[in-house]
Amino acid sequence: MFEPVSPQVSFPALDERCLTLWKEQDVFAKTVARGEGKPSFVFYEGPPTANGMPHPGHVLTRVMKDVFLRYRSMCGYHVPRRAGWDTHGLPVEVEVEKALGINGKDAIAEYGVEAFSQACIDSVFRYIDEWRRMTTRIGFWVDLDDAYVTFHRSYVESVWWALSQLFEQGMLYKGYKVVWWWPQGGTALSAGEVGQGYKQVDDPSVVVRFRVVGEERTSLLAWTTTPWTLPSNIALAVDPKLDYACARLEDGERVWLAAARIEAVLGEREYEVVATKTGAELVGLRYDSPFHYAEPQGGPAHQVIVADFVTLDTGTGMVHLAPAFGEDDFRVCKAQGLGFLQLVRPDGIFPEEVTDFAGRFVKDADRDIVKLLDERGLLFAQETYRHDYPFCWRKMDDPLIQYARRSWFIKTTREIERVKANNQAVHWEPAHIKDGRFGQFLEGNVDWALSRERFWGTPLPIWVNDETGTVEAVGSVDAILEKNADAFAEFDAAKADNPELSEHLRVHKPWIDNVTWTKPGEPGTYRRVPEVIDCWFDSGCMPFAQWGYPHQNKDKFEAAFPADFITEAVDQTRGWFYSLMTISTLMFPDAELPHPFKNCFVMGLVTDAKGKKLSKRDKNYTDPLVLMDEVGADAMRWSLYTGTVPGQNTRFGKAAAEGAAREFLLKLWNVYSFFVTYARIDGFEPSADAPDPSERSDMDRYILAELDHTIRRVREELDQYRSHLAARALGDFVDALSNWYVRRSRARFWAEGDSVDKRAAFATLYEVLSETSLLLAPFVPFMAEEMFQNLVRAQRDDAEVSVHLEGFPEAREERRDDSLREAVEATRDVVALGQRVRNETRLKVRQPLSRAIVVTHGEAERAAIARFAQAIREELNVRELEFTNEPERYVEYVLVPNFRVLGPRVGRRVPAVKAALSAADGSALHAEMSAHGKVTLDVEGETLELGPEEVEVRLTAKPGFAAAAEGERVLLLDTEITPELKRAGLAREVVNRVQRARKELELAFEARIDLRYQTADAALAEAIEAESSFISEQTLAESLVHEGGGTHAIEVKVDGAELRLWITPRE
RNA sequence: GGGGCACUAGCUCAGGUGGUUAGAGCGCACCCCUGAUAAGGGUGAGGUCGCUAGUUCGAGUCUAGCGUGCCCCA
Repeated sequence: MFEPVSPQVSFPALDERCLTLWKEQDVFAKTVARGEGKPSFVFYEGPPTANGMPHPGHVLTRVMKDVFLRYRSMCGYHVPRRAGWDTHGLPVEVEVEKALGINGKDAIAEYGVEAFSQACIDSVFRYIDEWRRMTTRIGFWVDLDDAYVTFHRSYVESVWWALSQLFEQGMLYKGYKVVWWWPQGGTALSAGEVGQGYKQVDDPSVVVRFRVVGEERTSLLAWTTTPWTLPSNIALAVDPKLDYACARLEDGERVWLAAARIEAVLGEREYEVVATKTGAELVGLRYDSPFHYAEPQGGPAHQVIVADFVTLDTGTGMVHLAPAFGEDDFRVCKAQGLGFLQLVRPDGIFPEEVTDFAGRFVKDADRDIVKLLDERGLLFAQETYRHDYPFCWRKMDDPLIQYARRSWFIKTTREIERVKANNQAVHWEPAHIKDGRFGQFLEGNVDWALSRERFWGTPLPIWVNDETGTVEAVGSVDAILEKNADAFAEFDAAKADNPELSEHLRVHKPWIDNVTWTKPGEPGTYRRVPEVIDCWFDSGCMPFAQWGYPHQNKDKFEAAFPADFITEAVDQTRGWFYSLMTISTLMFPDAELPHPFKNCFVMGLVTDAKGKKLSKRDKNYTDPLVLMDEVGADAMRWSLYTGTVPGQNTRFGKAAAEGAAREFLLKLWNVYSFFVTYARIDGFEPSADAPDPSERSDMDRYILAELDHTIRRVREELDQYRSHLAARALGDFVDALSNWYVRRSRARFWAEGDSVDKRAAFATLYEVLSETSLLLAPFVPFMAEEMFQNLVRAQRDDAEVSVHLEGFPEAREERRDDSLREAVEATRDVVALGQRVRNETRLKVRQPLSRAIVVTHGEAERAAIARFAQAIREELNVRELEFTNEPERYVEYVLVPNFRVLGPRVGRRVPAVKAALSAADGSALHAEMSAHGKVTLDVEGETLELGPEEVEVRLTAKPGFAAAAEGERVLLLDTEITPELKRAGLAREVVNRVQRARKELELAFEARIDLRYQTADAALAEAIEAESSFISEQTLAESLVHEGGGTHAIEVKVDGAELRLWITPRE
């Protein structure tokens, strides 16, 4: 016997029951253990950072991971799922700085790096409880107790190994990277921080003469808003395709500039163009630098070169380049092998060499630099330029400057072709990521700037001899100990002093900075470089670093490489997806492509209901935990599955989750509740022998075929990582189940006594519901579990403890029946046509009609519809359903071209054929086609024969009939209402009134009544008289008497006639 | 400034390889059902498929340009 199921359901309470069951029975661990020894489905968890509260976007990534993992697990794969936490990096430091109320590198040093690192460890798990709760609550099964953590010693040592390998391969080098630099704070700022600090300022805008070497009184004009960078000028850039003009001014001076900028730059001055050249022709032209404080290093300088960023919007079409102070400048100069000069100290002060301005802050010296240029006759023009310029967000008076810093790089450009080949082998969903966003990113690849001048990160494992300059990289703590057994003496002492000191700090600042060694016969001491590394490198190492490979767990790494599946949001394209693939390509050149992931499902971002980005500050979202307590986890999951198209943003809000519950979960719950209610009344036992499929009705076989079809679709879509299409298939199925199968079959469930048909109905619905619980399990694991527990586990001894331990349903050939499914579809179409006719002719369904006539095109379709004649009669309330033998009486035929077939054959004559067909007598053509299997048509003076495949037949009802047509189908209603039909209609009106009254009186549906009535209307009285047994039966009236009296009197109108009714419930 | 994605009904979204009547849900209007009932169902209205060219017998679908929005990078 099933547990009773109320139609009212509390999803949050249901969730609780399931969570308790899973915990008590340790179901997740069992699902993993169950797969031991079977082929594995490898998943890599992209590590989130738990130093902020989880929001709906995080929920999306978790449920998307979950659905595919649960699916594969049920399909029999071994699916271990290891959680991971990303714990390094600037965002962590910033949070800690905020918490400690300090800012800047100096402040951290003052606070103490040791304590700061400890504070970072504490901070990264600040919200881990909320993350755990959200993860558990939403039903994401992942092993949180065995999570990998990027700051752990074993993880760091793996990252070191990777870096030391790259070092050995010559892939690591030291170069310059231009960053947004805060001179007063002595630190670089991240893009996000820079974005927070823009404000509008007025800067000097000057046009400077660069005198051409070897040509008297000739100069190149260039524009700049940062005069302080001029002493470090290296080159002038032109666009090779632009035209440049040499203008001779009144005083005889000649200046070069872009032809298109002459008006704007020369303004009122008199001039004469004496020469023109393209930018390409100017390349190589040498000029005298405006300042000579120092010689550029590492290459030639002071000449014209080409660049791709020259614009004509502002300036002169010639761009002053100072590679030390501009990212574009640096890139272009480096690519063309020019020299480098950086005449500004990191604190923003001019150094000694710049004799005129030494000791002054660069921005403050701008005015005097301009003055000096003027004195030397090099200033061509000056004005003030208002624009947005970034300042330090922590100290808005301090301007940032672009500044080239020494930085360590990975020479990714050397191996980028291999990365591209790897990318080509990956299955991306959606596919456009491969050659779109990700592919484009690889095309523009630049060397990976690896180092960060910060504190909390994986220390760069590079030691430099302080005398000889020899560089070594190490790949583990053991490798260090081999060089110096006492290397960690300081840390060991500290740990002896304070046993609480985390072992993981051994490989972090400040301890690692004091690790040194010497080499016999070599002077000097090896000391570590001060930098830590980009935390994206950490996360990209996770395929091996999560195992501490290669220092340990070699087998585990090899068993779980590469991943079959990863999924994150689109913002990870340049983040995790790139770091994973690049590092893997570099580290494992011999691995079979693709690696380290074969399938990548890229999600869009979650926005609020209006499409706005989720923002902590604007609070435009509900805390997921709060929302789940209101609508339940499954509603949230389902709305995300149906609403998320790969790569597209998802609008999410409470309304979306409520809609999911209403349209899908409750619909299914109603079916489930309906089934259990009647199964209990009838004492249905699932163990009872189910009637053989051949003994079941078409309706039963139909829903089983529909189930089979759905299983196929769901498997196909999930195999291709298209969860939204799989969810849609399930939605369609539940709709067919509730809306057609159950609705049409209700009477079979409450039929009296025992019959094969009733047993077939119960057996079928039972089968469908229990299998549906398996089918739904990956998507809505809670509701699926609830149904499974009651329908299956409690009924069968051999059932698994949880639905999630069962196998995923398989399609079964013997259930498949596409023609039956098509028949039902045709039937439902016919019903819809009938309802349309009733609506249009205002013939309410309550009024029985004698017959409906269906005109179809084709025997097969006719047979299909005939199969469900009973259902059609009931749905349309007609006595007979007929198929006419003389369709010509009711319909006209219209032949239209079948373009798909005809197009290729007749080409440009298609419109003429179409016109000829519509001009001709369609019915005559149809007759001709029926008789001869072809029609002959006169098209533009030529005779053309059309075969049956080349035309489509459409039917329309002839005027004067109550009919509706759709494509090849017409349905007519016989609208003649005979007296007998009229009486039957009235009787149904009376039944309707009594039923409404029964409902108002809140009578139980099986309650018997006595019914009395009075009416002055003879027709109505006659109808009630004639149909009294029908009325009594329908309303459960024991008696029906034409006289007044009784407990409950009501007055109603039937067809305009007054009717008084008395309803007396029997005890 | 560069790259990517999107633009289809009032709203949220579907619409392999081009085929002439563009679909669904919600909302709305009208109606049905009353033994799934504080549930269920039907019908209907509503669309120049962002704009403009082009390719084609035929374009929501392919090409180019433009516009708007979002994301990533400068």
